[in-house]
Amino acid sequence: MTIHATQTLAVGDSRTGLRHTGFMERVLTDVVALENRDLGRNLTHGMLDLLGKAIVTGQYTDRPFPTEAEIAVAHGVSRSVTREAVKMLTAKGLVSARPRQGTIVQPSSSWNLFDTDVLRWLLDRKFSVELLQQFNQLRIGIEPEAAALAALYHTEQDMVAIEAGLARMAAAERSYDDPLDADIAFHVAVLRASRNPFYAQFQSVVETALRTSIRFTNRIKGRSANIADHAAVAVAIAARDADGARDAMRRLIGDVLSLIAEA
Amino acid sequence: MTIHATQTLAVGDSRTGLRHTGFMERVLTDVVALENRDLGRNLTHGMLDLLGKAIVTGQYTDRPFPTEAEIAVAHGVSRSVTREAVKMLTAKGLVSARPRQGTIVQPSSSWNLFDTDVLRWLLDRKFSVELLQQFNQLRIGIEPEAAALAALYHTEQDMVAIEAGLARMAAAERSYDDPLDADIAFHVAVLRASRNPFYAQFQSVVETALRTSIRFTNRIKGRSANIADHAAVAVAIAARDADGARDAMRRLIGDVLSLIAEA
DNA sequence: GCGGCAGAATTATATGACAATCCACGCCAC
DNA sequence: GTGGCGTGGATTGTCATATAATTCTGCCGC
Repeated sequence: MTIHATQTLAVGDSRTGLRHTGFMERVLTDVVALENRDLGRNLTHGMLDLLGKAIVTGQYTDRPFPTEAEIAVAHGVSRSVTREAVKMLTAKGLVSARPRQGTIVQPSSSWNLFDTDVLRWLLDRKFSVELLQQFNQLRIGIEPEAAALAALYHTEQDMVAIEAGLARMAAAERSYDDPLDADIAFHVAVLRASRNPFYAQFQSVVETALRTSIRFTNRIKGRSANIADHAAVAVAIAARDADGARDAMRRLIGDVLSLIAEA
Repeated sequence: MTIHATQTLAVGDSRTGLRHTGFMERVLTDVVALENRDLGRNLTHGMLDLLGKAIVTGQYTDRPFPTEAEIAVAHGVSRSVTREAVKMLTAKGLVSARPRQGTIVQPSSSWNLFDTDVLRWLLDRKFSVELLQQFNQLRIGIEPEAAALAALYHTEQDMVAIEAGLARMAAAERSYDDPLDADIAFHVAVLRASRNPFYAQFQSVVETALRTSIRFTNRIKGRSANIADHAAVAVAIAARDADGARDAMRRLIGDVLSLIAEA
């Protein structure tokens, strides 16, 4: 990895030959390029991550977004890489670009919040209890209804997956499995069992919400009653009792929400 | 517009000078380039639209996705344009690319269904009653809960917007406004009044769902009872009655769903 | 003042070169 | 024959440069 970046730059220098870059400047450029490299599987994804995080953390709210040329020289990458990264940001709704006007950050209302990258940037860098609450307010809309649909439309394999998630939670109780992963497995299984692609789409959202919320709720609540609540959801789904499944799931997430409200 | 495309191509030909392109071939290339131009504000967006539609309609399920070079020559655009379009498709989850392996279409489970472009491609080209049903199953998860949150957290301006939507529906009843636009305005106002960015995100989804569902439900139902139902939602929100708002909205969308079920 | 025109800044597009990656096939040793 | 090794080729990744298109800014003429 380190070899690649320095090689590329070295080749660039030797080919042009006349560039007036000082030693320190080149070293610094190398460092930045290497950092980018670590952030993704290639330079473009590295830039995407870098710029995406910068945008969601509001670094360009009081300052114009840099031009392609500026980004390219600032991070020691070519304009192609820069452009492709910006195009991906455009596809996710974070920015829009027009000639002469430059690239401008869009209001957060037009960001695609259900994009896993955007969600990750938001959570990694701009976490707040308010955001966690909004997350779980969304879950209380989605998951109970998904459970109701799951009760109506689940297949045998779906039911197996749900039971498996439940079993993992029980195992975790006795320290044989990771409680968080088990919890996630259960909720994801229910979403998939709804047999509705739009609900299935929330897998990543729920996973992110759970992984984040654990930072706050893991040691507060006695988790013993929780498995019973989860089991109630599974039982209702198995019995094809849509209303029962909805209510049970609603209770589950309602508990989380009131826990957050206390904080 | 037409001038631009031919000019660009003409310049390309005159510069290389030696290209062995026949007359018909060049004409065809022109035509394709022009078609792309029409599909978006520039060539890249044209390609994005073209490829996106092709993917969601399953044109590459039994056939490998073409390479960058193939796409470029097939549509008479440069590799830059092709690459940027593919990068945008990557950002939306439709494809993934790796050296030597090529670009491969991802399973639809990893597509970002809440991306407005993806949604549009899906609806424009692959419409079905099943999809419409899944859409409204999603709405029955989202909108009642959004109404409940709106009851709790709405501001004065939110309430004004909701009332305005209702007024437009009443006006539409007497043919003074467009019924569909009025309906959309109401539902969007409720979503925004939830004061939760995740619910606000569904504006585009709801708008799309409504605009599409109208093709099926517009002449079937007597719309007279509908305004009363919508008003019930508004009243409950104004009274800060969360449960009432949720139930009223649930009834509203439940009606649509049972209408679809009959078809 | 105002309307249009010229210049400049920025993105959009094209082109060509080379690097990185990784698969497939063939060769060689045993 | 078979297994491992290596190498060639195909494809995306990156860089560099040139030119077109777009549109804002400011100047100039009236």
